Amino acid sequence: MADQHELRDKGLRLTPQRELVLAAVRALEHATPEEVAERVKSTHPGINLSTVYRNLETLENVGLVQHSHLGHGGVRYHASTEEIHAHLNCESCGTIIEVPIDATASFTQSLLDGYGFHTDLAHLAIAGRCESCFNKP
Amino acid sequence: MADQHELRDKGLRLTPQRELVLAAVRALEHATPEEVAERVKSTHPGINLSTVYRNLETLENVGLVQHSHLGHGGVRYHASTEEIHAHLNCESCGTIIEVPIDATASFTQSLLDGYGFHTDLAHLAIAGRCESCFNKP
DNA sequence: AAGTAAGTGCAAATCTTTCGCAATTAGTGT
DNA sequence: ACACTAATTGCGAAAGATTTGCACTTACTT
Ligand SMILES: [Mn+2]
Ligand SMILES: [Mn+2]
Ligand SMILES: [Zn+2]
Ligand SMILES: [Zn+2]
Repeated sequence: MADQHELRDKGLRLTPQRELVLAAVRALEHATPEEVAERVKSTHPGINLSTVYRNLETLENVGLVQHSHLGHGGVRYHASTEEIHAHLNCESCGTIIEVPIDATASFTQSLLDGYGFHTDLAHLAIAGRCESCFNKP
Repeated sequence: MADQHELRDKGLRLTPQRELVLAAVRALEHATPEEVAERVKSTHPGINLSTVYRNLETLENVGLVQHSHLGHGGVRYHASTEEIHAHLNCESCGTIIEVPIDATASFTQSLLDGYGFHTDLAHLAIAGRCESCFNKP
């Protein structure tokens, strides 16, 4: 069972496209499918955008990558190996601040206590204003 | 200055379409543009979807409605008169739990203290699992 | 080495939101 | 009541993002 490659271990075929998509997600952090495709093309120019989409979905199904929504809804992918973190997204300048999940623990605990809700703060960003944007017109 | 109608008070022309869009947002709560259009059509079948989009934007510009992102990023509109609240969105069953903003105050304060970030919890939903979905396969 | 199902490329289809433009209409002033 | 002007609307087309059908290719199995 324990194969020799992480993709095969998950029951997936090992294709150059798939490996490159996974590598790109890992290298880029918070990348859109478009950005992943762009990156893969530097090594494998022929890759098709739909292949990127399909592989992102496949990799997410086996738990190697995850998506989240920053800004106003666009999808972005990151590797599952990254530390879990929440995203603070400034609505003025677009800056993303990463917040370790520990810093959110008491909040998520209060949602559990108050509403029985098991929070996944990684999936959607938290909107607002960064310090410098807040101190402007 | 103080006109006789809330739309005119905001400097907007009073059209049947605009009134109906505002009424639909108020009636529906968390409605997509598509759902707003659907509702308006029951009274005003001829309304065009682009008119709905344009009016939602206009109404948002003058502060009568606001949008937020529930689920996986889709836009939804609600009336500004509703109490400000955060949304907990169950990723399994789609349920939306509304949380009064007071219940989130200590969390947003901690983001301000720790990151200088002025949080707007109403804009994006918080993802997770509701109690009953959590207690399932 | 051959067979099979998974994966890929390509083009077309969807879906959602935006845009240009000519026709209509609300608000203003006679 | 009538005319004027700019805002608003309807419509069709465009744009951007993601999905799909299908024939061809390729990774893995035997
Ligand atoms: Mn938004
Ligand atoms: Mn999502
Ligand atoms: Zn900012
Ligand atoms: Zn649920």
